[in-house]
Amino acid sequence: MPQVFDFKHCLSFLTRSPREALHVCDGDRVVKLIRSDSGHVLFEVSEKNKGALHVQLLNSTPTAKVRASVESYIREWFDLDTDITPFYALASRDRHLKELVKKYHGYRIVGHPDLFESLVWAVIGQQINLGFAYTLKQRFVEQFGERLHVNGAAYYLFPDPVVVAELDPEFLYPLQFSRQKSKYTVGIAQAFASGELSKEKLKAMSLQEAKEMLMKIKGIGNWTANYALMKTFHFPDAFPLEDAGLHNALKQKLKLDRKPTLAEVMKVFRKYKGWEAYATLYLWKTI
DNA sequence: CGCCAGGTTAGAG
DNA sequence: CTCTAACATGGC
Repeated sequence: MPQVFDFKHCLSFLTRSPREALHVCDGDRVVKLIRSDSGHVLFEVSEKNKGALHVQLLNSTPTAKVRASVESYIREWFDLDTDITPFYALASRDRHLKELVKKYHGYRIVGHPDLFESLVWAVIGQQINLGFAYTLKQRFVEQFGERLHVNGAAYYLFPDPVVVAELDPEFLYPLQFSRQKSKYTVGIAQAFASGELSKEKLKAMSLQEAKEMLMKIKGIGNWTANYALMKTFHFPDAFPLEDAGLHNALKQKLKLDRKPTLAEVMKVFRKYKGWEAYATLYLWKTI
């Protein structure tokens, strides 16, 4: 466990929507279903002592192999392998972020280890409010994702791209996906199904290369690509420059009576070169 | 009712 | 290259 980690801040992010379909928060714990080489694994994460996570497997024999895959999932999920102290050094000298990093000390990128999920979630969230985005995701997951019942509760996996690739985009209209989003979602799934796109491929690339590869796909622009690179690969310099939430946070921080221009956004971010993703993450906390 | 939401694309100028 | 309409719908 890294020195600088606060589970409670991450948990509070995980509970931000009552319509979240991909994990269940219950007080101080979160329960999640994942796919592993040894089948579906349902696990619970809580905090034992401050900074020490406690993991319990709920549906499978805790073999060494299963334990290892759950641990590696959690390390990715909470971005535990990134040393964020250089970011804090920059932020503590910046009047705009100084208080934020103090208040949310130990908060990390709560990511999406599943790249397909990351991209589709970003597409769903384009140009609509977050509440409605969660409604769309819930419908999509409940209709097309695998489900596991344990002790009367239902847990879902994010839909498999192989399944989604076979859908006619029209099947998504009843979920209230726009025509554009329906087409993009199926198109992204097809890129995975055909092997054109995969997490392994992007993992080997630089930020710039990965971004270019993603942006060749219809529906993935600069914002979506950076969002996914931040959430799935934890590129600390991924920067969703066009993000409306970020703009609103800066409007408040800079005491503007309008949204900042892109130039003004970039000016604030000049001092966070290499840490744009974390600066964005903390600014999102203000809205 | 009007405007903005964790934007992107195609098409026009 | 830059500018704009269209996209669907919820929340304030």
